[in-house]
Amino acid sequence: MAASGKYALVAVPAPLDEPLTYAVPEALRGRLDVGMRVLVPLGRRRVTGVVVGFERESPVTGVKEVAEALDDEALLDPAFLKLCRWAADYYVAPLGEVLAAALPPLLRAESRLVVTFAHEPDGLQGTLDREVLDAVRSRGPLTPAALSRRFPRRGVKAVVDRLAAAGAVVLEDRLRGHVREARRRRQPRPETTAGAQSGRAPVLTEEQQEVLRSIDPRLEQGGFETMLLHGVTGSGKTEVYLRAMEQVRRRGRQSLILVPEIALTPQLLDRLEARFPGDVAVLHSGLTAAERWRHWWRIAHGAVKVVAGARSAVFAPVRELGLIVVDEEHDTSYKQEEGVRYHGRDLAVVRGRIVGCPVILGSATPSVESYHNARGGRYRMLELTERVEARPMPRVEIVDLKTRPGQSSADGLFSAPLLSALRENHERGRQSLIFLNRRGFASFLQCWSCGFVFRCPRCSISLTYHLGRDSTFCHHCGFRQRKADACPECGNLSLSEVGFGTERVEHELRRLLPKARIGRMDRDTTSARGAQERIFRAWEKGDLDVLVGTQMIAKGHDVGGVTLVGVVLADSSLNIPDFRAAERTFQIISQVAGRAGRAREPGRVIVQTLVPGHYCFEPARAHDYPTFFATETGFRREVGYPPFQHLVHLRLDGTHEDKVARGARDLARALRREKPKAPLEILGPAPAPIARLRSRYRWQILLKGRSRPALLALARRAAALVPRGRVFRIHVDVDPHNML
DNA sequence: AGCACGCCGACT
DNA sequence: GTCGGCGTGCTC
Repeated sequence: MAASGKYALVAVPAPLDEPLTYAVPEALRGRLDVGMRVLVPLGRRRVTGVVVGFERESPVTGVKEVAEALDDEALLDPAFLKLCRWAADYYVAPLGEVLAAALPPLLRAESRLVVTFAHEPDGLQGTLDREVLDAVRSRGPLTPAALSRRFPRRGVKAVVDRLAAAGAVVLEDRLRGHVREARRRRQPRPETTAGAQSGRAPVLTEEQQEVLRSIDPRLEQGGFETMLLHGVTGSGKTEVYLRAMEQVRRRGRQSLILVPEIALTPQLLDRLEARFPGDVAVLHSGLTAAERWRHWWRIAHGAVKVVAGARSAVFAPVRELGLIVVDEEHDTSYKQEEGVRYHGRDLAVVRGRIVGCPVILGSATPSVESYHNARGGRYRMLELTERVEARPMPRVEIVDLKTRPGQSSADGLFSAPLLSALRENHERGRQSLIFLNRRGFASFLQCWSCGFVFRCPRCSISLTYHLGRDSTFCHHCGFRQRKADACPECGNLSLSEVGFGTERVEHELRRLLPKARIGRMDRDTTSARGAQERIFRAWEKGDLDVLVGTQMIAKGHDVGGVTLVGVVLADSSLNIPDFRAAERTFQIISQVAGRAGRAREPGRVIVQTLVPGHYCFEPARAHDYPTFFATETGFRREVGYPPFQHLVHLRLDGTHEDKVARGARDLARALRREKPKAPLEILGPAPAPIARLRSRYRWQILLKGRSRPALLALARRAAALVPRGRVFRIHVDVDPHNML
């Protein structure tokens, strides 16, 4: 199988536009293949690269040699590399960076410089030389950075140079990381129990059966096709996925199911394991490096039939893909917001096309883009309009906070209808969910006297007050500051707590419903390992009457079956300066409302807002996605936003505000001089809505147009125009989802 | 990304 | 006078 050539093209994990050329040493001639990992020298280090091709002649002089082959046969198949190449091209990122994002860290060997003891020198000047040498001898190889930490401000670098010159130590680069493939052991295939013994499968509704019948030929024959499964909350979409995956397994093929990070709960994994005993692998960020590595190999060796994971699992090394499922395809967590800014759902569709397998996108509230594609015939539309077991849809009420101050709670958090519904539900011994998509106690602290607001020293953001920790926090960079007793500007002692979050809601509920057992589920209460699970178990056992939370309660564990859901303030997501704000609000309301209803009881949902007339509310109330879609696309078409036109967001950031601003202006001017092959708009430059983040100033330019090729060409031009490593950097975000 | 080389403020 | 701070540039 091994192809060969005198020179190998190797993609390395560095932001280089092209793979680098390495000479293939005699010993490896004929043993390398495209898709194999190799250890190659890069600068003073050695790194893991992936062979992406071969050359007869070297295009450059002075190439180095491949140091080692890390695999016996190609680890990455051609389809996998094709997906990575596509992503590199589309997202304007170097191939090596995409590979770095696609491979688990332990498959990436890297070397570091270390200082190693060599031999005792004849004579040593100075006590510091002695101390450093002793440290290296007794504690083994140390990195220069570690030595500097041990001997702060004492010129360790010069000492090491002196010791090296005397031959007492050597500086060498030392490998770390689990680099070698354990020999390709055919793991014994786990006993797969036949259907009867697998987890109990529920009886399908008529609609579910119909959907499954309609996709049956596609699953049997294979071949690429994207299907959008639009099913109302509680309509049993997951059961459809599971049946489809079972069918794919019967054909001897593997399935990949992507879910939002937040939904990768033990609950979900248990359900998969029950249906595919011994045949499930999981990839997610919560795994230790070793666990992730183990799962990766099981997948690569075809030892599992089902792979579940969050966004990055779209790169799972599945060999015989028969189906890709993207659950909650509209979820924002599919968009990677750092490094290569890829979209997991979009790459899933691309992967389906490359390997020739069907892709099912599922959601109760599809993204505008996907629904548009389904309407336009590019995806096949599949619909589930009724809940399982003939459960009724929840009754949703929109409450105007402006005109209902009446007998609401004194603080104004709860309107009279929500408050009385909460009390009544509690008296009936029923559980309630209270949703607010904002953490903390108060949005910010402000001086009563001079108006001073506590802000993050590193970001242009006010600090959120957390009562439980008696501190204010920056929700963007994590900065923490103990709550001040007085205004630092005028010394005034009274600070007002402006705005509110889940912590405050919990606090008020304890006052308003003193007998109720109240829990809270947000990032603050679930940061400890297992904490989220504990809260969920307490809720499930009925040890909690009211659960307050952020989107975790809407998207994470299935905290369903409640008879009352309250949305404290829908406006919090509506007022974000982003063209998707209405879409996100509609989605989150629908989703949290979907938690309501048990058995024959419809469940009641109360949504509080200051702008009840906003077009997202009536469709949310009526469970009418098509109407929301029609209104939303009307606006999008008018202003030329996706899905009608495409966007590329260019952000420049740097530590000097003036230089970033000038760089952005220069770039915009240069881009306007370009002659694109199709009409494009160049908007900006302008300071980013969050003008400073982690002490870096941010400016942005937005590219807009109908032609993707022209848009991408201009984006590539922009990336090339801003030299790397200057006083500012450029980040290219194709199909941006967050332009703050 | 890491790492090295090279030119300016606080210390021995 | 050094030390090491990080701004700048390169990696086959």
